[in-house]
Amino acid sequence: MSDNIRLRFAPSPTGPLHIGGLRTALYNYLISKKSKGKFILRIEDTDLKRYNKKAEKHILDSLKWCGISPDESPEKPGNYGPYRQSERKNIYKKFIAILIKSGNAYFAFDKKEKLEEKRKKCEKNGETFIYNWHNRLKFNNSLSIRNEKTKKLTQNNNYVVRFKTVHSGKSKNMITVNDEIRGKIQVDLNNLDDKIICKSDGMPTYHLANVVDDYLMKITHVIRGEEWLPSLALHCQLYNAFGWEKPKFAHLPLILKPTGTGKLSKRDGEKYGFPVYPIKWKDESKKSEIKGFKELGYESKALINFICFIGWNPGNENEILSLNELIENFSINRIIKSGAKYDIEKAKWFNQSYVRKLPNKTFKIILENKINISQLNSERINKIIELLKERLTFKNDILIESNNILEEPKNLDKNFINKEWSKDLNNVIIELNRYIKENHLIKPEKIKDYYLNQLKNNNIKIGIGMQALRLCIIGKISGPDLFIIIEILGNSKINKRISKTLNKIND
RNA sequence: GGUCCCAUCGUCUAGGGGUUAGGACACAUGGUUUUCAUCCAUGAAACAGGGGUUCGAUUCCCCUUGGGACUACCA
Repeated sequence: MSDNIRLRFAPSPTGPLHIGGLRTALYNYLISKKSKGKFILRIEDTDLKRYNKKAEKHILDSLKWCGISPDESPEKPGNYGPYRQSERKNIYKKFIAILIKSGNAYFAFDKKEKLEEKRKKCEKNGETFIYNWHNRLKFNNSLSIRNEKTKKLTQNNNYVVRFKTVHSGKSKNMITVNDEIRGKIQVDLNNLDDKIICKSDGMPTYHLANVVDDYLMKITHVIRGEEWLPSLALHCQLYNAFGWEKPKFAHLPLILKPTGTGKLSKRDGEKYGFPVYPIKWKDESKKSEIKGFKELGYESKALINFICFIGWNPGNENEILSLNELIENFSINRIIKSGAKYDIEKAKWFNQSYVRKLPNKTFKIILENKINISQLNSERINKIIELLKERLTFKNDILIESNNILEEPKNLDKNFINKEWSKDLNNVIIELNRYIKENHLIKPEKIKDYYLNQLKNNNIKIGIGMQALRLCIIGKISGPDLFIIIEILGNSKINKRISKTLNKIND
């Protein structure tokens, strides 16, 4: 039976995939994999005007980077294709005709502009504009106009098809729809619009295409964003009109702005400087490229772990879970109902945990690509990596950290020099430099012993002495273990650096 | 305006008729380290308000308030 479990992610390629969409995809993926079912990617490109070719690629590439691979998709068709709605136009036509024939839908001829005017007028008067049973006969449509005239009008191909909501004649017509996360929801059918299901360009709207495809593709669970909850009743009515069994529905809580109120928008990322896309996005209309999690150095595994926990948790105190562990632990009934604010700090924390688990080889490749480390043998490279690994939030930070060590200091901490530098201190360092030069094969441990001893003899605080020496070698008074740095750089380099720094200070 | 959804520390959340309301991030303090980071320990920090139901409510119900979504020939 579990073979029959089928879930889909059905994005609209009008813009880049953001983390909200990614989370929807992830949850669908997780449930399908947990029940050993199938995960389908369907491209909902029924809006010809807003279609963006780059967006579809962005969605595909993002999912790929995150390791969420569909079992069926436009690229990998299964038995239920095509998987792009623009290629399914004729299928929808057939089902729209069925609804018209059964009296569940009708042709409507009023121009969009005219209806908009009416809507505005109603709003002005504080009224609610609905196009449904209570006023549909007042508009131009195949219910209000005689048959011959209707035929003529439809021949012009200048019509839309509207779904005819049922009207019981009672003042209220309550039905119950079910959401797996929220439970039973009561809706008054009398308030439902006669929604357009077929546009004048012949393309279906989301509502129709979505329902038809979910049925045809044998989708068992519809997991989507909360913004779809208000149209759930309509979708249920469509299933009823066709006489189809409904899938299970779950509407995910929204991801909200980190500060203030409102749902997270694509602009927030630019405004606050945090990523909202998995991978970079460059729109033709905009010159600048927006960096994604990938470009900012996040691990895809960390991203997945992070977004999975916005709105879900396993019920125990484990937080670091691999994709396989998420599959194992995931369940629909532990999804949260309320919206969650997006907190990038937590994402950084997740990333840090994943960066630590990265093998040294990964860092070695980063270093090899960006800086010249040919003069270092692999043992030394490994030492650098081990030294710096636990200090990193992002794996690419190792470049900055290692540059601080490998490159001669450019700027010296002036504040420290002005405050703490003394003649005695100066002399002790000169003395140390000579000692290293004379014993150029000496081990860092011995250098440490010698230096600490000298500090003691000259009544210089160890802390100050260490900071001073560090300043001579890397220009800063804080950083990783100094004597490991000495070991990595080698005594002759240390000699050079100390001399140079002393010259600068004493100039 | 109408319809629907939601409400526990600053943030993500656990819990659920009787709990010292638990954890994580962030924050603060202390310890470790020569320093920073790490690591360890500790601390501060929450049941939106008002009514019910009940012996007892943060938990169940109602109202208020607040937040959100939808209200397109967009999805």
